[in-house]
Amino acid sequence: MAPNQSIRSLAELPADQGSDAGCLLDGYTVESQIGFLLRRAYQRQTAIWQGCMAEGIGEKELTPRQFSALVKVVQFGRVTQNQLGRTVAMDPATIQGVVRRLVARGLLARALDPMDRRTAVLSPTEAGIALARRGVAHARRATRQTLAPLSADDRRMLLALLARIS
Amino acid sequence: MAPNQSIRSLAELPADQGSDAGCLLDGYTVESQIGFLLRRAYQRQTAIWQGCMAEGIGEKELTPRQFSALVKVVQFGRVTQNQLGRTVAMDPATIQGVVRRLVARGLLARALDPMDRRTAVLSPTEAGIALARRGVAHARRATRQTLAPLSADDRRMLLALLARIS
DNA sequence: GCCCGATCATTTGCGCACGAATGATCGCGC
DNA sequence: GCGCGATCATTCGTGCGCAAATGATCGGGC
Repeated sequence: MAPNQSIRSLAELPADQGSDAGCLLDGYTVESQIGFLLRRAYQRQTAIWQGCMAEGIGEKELTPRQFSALVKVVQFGRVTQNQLGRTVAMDPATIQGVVRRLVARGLLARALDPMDRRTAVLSPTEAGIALARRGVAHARRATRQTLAPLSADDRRMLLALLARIS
Repeated sequence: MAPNQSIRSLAELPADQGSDAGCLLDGYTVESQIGFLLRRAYQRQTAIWQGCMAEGIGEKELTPRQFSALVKVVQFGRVTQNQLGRTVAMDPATIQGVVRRLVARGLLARALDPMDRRTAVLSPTEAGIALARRGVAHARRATRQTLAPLSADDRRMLLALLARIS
């Protein structure tokens, strides 16, 4: 049920036991690299997110990225696709797919801008607004659950540090 | 040249300017969520990594995941594919693709285990060991560059916090 | 000896992520 | 008015990431 269980539950293994293990490669250890830790933390966050959303909203298939995009469009009211992509940190190719799926599900609407015929102007539908509203509570729950192992001070610290290396 | 430039250089935009902006959705702001920050930090790390590797090693196409897997195989000496996947936090479907690409490039070798005919035993080739050895220095450089905005204390703190939510 | 649940690896299907290339459009400068 | 560089969106190719289903094999219990 919990996504990704198979990985995390088995991930605590005996450390390297190869003949010379960590000594090789100048003691470089994958597990203590910032990239590895970021990937792991991101994986766990995504798994928790999916769990909270699936359980909270009927929409089991609303991914974190789709939700980010939807929320942004709701808050903007009207945005072009690339603008939206920049605010949620997705390149044009990526945001295109996310928007396409949201439009297909009737959560976003696309319109043509007579002033600039290159752009596609996005706006939320009623269903999109409603879903975003319902989703926020569950999103907050996912955040709480992700940060549960940390004290309030540690949470603030972590967010601040992440913001500085973003 | 720097990967991902288009996103990051444009990402600092005026905040929400929709009619009621942040007030909508109970003041939920995508940018301050842990998931968003993790994704951003991970993006930046990956971009830096690619830059360092491309410049350091001829192998421009050696991704962070491929490198993690390669290093682990070198350190283990011999591992089965799923074992490897668990230590680098990739599920069987994912590690399969990573290994396939590493084998195709002659960095890993696969052997059949006569004791357990289900498994594929992986071991590094000479080229794989050499590449891992050369790569470590550049990987360290990528780590330094990623953490450059932080003091030594902050770096330790960040790594510790990430480890606790992984 | 045989069965049954566990493990190994693969495949399929979907969703990001991004570089690179394309074609339409915009707007500035002349 | 025209031209040319910038911007908008799309497409293609490749590489993760994971759920789910599949088929081979293993091992313990009987």
